[in-house]
Amino acid sequence: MTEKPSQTVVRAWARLMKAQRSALASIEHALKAAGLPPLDWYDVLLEVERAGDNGLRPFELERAMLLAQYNLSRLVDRIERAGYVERRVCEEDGRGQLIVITAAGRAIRRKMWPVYAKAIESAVGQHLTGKEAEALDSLLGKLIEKNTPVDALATARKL
Amino acid sequence: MTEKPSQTVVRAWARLMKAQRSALASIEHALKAAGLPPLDWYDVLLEVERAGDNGLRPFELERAMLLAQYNLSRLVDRIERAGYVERRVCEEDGRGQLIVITAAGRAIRRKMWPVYAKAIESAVGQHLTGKEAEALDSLLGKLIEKNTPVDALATARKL
DNA sequence: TCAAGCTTGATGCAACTGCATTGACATGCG
DNA sequence: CGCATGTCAATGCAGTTGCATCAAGCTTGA
Repeated sequence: MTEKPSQTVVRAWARLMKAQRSALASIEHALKAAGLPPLDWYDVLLEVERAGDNGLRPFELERAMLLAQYNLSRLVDRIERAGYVERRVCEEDGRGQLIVITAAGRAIRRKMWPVYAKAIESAVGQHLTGKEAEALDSLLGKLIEKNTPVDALATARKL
Repeated sequence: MTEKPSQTVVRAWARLMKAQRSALASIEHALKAAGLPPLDWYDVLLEVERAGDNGLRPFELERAMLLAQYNLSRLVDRIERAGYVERRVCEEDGRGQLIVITAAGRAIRRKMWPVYAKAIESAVGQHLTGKEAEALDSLLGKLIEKNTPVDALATARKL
């Protein structure tokens, strides 16, 4: 089942690491330079905003973002302390909670977007034609599909 | 120059993050499960081994790996403490040093490779045909090319 | 109904990262 | 030469992550 990867696959892997690393660094850099919160905050805010007034359970967010449980817990702590989300008790499940975005949260997310978008364009868009972007998107999609994303994290708990 | 990214570019960006994250997690997981050092150690050892007996200057490694200076410095500390590399004084430049791999370093790198290779294959190779892998490799290459990789890190020092 | 086991989320602690700064040397220019 | 400036590498400190564990609530099943 799992044989040795070809040279090409190894190179693609290495480049996946590098491309992501440099793109991420440049985007974090752009956000910081603009005095805005880090990228993760954006993703949380976006998901939570999309979820509407009902909010979102942390474990849902955890899966959506491929983040370890303890990391998400503390990430939400920080965002909450900044006043961008609220934690509410969850009626249906006493263990759980609902994360809801605040007005300030919506505002900061909207403020982050232009900076973020510009950084994406210059880190990714600028280097690719439309067709190339589509091809890249589709190829990366294949990697994600079955790539037991949460598994590496989740299985760790089960062991 | 930097307009708004298209929807496709944004999706590709998001997937780049996700694909890398999940692939990295699964590989780190595999290494840990095998009782081996983390992935970064492998990359350092490989670069240093390739450099031969002359060793490699930290700043060269820094660029090769797209790592921040202080991070590399401490990564090397750890690897050195484990006995896998040595730091030697650099004759040509009194500020600098040369990092040289040890026998133990070579050994552990060789031991890591099969685990690493298998993990790469199952995280990347398995999901792609040969042609797809080539296409992905080439597209990612375009992102890396001009993507001022060190810049986001380096400019920070200059400001 | 109640114990056993699972899921959700938080937290203490150790390791790692980011930032700012420093120390030591190199280089270039008057 | 002698000073200003630049480069190489380390480090103190605060913030973040990973790991292990825990407490609380849900679910199942005898």
